[in-house]
Amino acid sequence: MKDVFIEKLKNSYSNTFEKELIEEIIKVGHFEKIYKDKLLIDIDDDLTHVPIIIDGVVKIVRKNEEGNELSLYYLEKGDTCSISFANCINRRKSIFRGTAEMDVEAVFIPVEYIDQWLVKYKSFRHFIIDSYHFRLLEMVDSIDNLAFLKLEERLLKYLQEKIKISNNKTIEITHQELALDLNSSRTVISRILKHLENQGKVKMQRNKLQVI
DNA sequence: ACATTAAGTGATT
DNA sequence: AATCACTTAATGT
Repeated sequence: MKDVFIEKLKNSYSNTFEKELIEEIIKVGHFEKIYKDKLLIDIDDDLTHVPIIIDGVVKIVRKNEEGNELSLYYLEKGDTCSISFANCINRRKSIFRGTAEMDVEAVFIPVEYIDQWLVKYKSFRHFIIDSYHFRLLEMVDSIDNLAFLKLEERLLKYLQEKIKISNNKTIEITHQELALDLNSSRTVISRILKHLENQGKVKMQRNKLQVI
């Protein structure tokens, strides 16, 4: 099992990381498979490890006191939760929730290595800074969407994003779940979907959606 | 056949 | 665009 992980890690990261760094990752990281819908990290959790994603997709969600949710972005192969790095260095708690959108394979690095790797490995520094940059861009994109797009457009974007990461035009989701992710209400989502269906942009079945 | 859950609708704010 | 109150339809047992 672990050998398969190591193979995949090498395949995905040998261009990004130095050989020695990969060796260190294999030595100190624990490899884990997280099944769909399982929680990786919750808001206020202590960050003891930093995940490096080898396969699968993680959904990052923000939640407020009233339990309102908003999905922010996805992490895929080659990504890491760069936000968690700052948290590691100054020992803060997580500000996001991450769940497995689909089965995820990841290596978890104990935080104590992060600091020294940043100093020791150029590739690691670049990886982190790149990742930060990318995440920032995605956040700005999220803010733009929130501020400037109507719910109908946001919903469409959400669906497109979703089919992109899953490579499947059919999405298994209820109107209720969509409403949660977009911080809206079920009835409104139902109406908008009806509208999109009339325009021929989607097709609806119970618990399922087909994007055209 | 019945209960449960998802989705649709009209009125109101 | 949200909420309420209610209906209708699909699904599991």
